[in-house]
Amino acid sequence: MASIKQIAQDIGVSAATVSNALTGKGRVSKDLADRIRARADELGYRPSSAARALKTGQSGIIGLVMPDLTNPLFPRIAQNLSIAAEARGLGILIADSRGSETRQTEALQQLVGRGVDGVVVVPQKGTSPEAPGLPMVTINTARDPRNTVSADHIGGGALIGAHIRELGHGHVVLLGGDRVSDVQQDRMRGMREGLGPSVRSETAWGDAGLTALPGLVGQGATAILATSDLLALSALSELSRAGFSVPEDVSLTGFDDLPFATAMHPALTTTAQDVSAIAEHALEVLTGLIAGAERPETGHAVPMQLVPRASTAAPR
Amino acid sequence: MASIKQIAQDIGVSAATVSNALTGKGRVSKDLADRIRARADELGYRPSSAARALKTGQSGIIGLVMPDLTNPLFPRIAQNLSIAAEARGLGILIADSRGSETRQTEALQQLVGRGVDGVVVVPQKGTSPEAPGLPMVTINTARDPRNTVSADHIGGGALIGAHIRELGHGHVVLLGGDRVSDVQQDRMRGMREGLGPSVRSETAWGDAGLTALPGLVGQGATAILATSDLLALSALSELSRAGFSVPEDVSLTGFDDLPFATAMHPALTTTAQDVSAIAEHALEVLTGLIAGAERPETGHAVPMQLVPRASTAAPR
DNA sequence: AATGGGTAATTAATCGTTTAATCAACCTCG
DNA sequence: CGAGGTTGATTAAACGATTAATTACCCATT
Repeated sequence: MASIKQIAQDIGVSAATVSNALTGKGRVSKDLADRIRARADELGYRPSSAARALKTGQSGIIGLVMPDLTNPLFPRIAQNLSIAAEARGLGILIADSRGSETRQTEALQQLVGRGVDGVVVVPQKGTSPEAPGLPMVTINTARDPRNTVSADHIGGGALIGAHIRELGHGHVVLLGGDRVSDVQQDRMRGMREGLGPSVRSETAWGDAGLTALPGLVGQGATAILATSDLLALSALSELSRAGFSVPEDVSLTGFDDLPFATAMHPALTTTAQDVSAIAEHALEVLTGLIAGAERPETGHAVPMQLVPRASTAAPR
Repeated sequence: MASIKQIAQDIGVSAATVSNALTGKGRVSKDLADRIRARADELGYRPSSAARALKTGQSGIIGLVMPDLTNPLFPRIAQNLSIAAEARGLGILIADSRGSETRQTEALQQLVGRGVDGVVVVPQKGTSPEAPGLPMVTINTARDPRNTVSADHIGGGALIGAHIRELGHGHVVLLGGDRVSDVQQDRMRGMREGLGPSVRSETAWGDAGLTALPGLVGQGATAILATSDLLALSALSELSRAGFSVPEDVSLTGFDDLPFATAMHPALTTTAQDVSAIAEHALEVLTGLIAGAERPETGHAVPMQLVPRASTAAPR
């Protein structure tokens, strides 16, 4: 309600002076500036973001496009991004690309229309969206050439793989949910690296893979390495249904350390992303781009951390 | 980049005419309007939301304040709200109140400062925030006098309770996570209603309640009714650690039907919220308030739905 | 031919803020 | 004492859209 003009009238100065006093930019005497600030507080003055955006061409708002808002990682990304954004005086506008690639570009367009200064995109599996003329950072995985920052999924996989190898396992199953996902591909690749050449590994995908699990364990596999915690939970269910117990008969690992990982029995060995560092870096690069900096030509990988819990043990 | 003025020059008319043609408000000849629209398309014209917001006083953006963005329900609320908002040409700006009540008011202030037209608030447990002069709807539960719309947690509890009673259970444990939560209180109340006077029920809270579970089952309880799915998963772990199997020895229910409910073994009997209907109603009321309508004096409860799965059975 | 009604367009003001350019004092120094 | 420098404030234009008021024109009616 209260505008700069209002304050100017009350104090008896020009609007420009009020603006200068409040933003600290021009030259205003200390005394007058104090009086202006005091009056502004009294009136509960808030600068109109619309007017400021119009004049400066910067909205102070960045867009967040997620492949699917119900993605279990979304809350943590959103929260950490929101914290990082707030520290920079930015707001976050969300847009859901709801699984479809066309919706993804629509969402991007929509954000542009709302005048965001830049966007953070977590791309749809296997796509790399563009927003011509708009500063944009991508959170995906090393495999994506456009990737700006992400968890080191390969390194995380390697941690899991090494952990399993060190426990003495010699025959394991890599369980993935979706072949199209770059992230899952990288996780698998990392796991193979970590397991090394001495460990025999085979790959299983999706529901079919899930139901094949008991058979594979019967054939001698002693560990199941899933590319996500949810998949690991499903695997656990499948295994216990078939009469195998974890970790006695077979070890099990997940990925991402979702909230339910500790609520499971046994608690799930998994790897955790430093989402806060990812968000921080993403916003750092984005604000740089907005300020006119060059795009770093190579993506940044934030190390993952192994979280050993009760679901892994030496094979018997 | 392209402005109304640009288009006006290109075609050789005044800016006002372009505005009229594009918004369809004033009087413009069909022919000219077509030419203007064509040129606008060519230039990829997008109205400046800042300018429009400044002039009209409406930003077309609503704020969403959540108690904790990592709340497992957040993704679904965010997604459905985002869909409902988009259908109305609105955008959603998120703010996290990160567990603290002061952060909650700060978040609200911040949104106001960004010029949102209204806010949707999911309040911190046990608080009811205010935003003077700003249209606001609250998603909480019937117990909250300020509640605008929410799932019918009491009714949902009653469904669970009745389901358990009909299976023939006579002694059950109600397991809650946090006494302060209005939502959990209402769920418990509903469960008691559904169980009726003939079923003996006792109440357990938090971690202490969780560890007490095996003992209570030993004393004859044949069902555990948790106020959330995550709690139910923890309960399942606790029970299987103690050698009880679900649902043979004891039945188990959750609340909310989170993604992992079907991945558990046994799959969890729970109740589902119609988040889409809640989001729709919230936005309906909010746009009404923004347009100057009266606040409905009573909150709206959206029915919950029982999702019977394998974790409940008749006691033996 | 004058009046009036309808249509199509223009003018001009406005929203609230920022910012470059300008101006008025006052001070200092040779 | 006048030139130049510093300080503290004002003026005025601009950002891009909306909108009420106005003008210009054409056509039909009396």
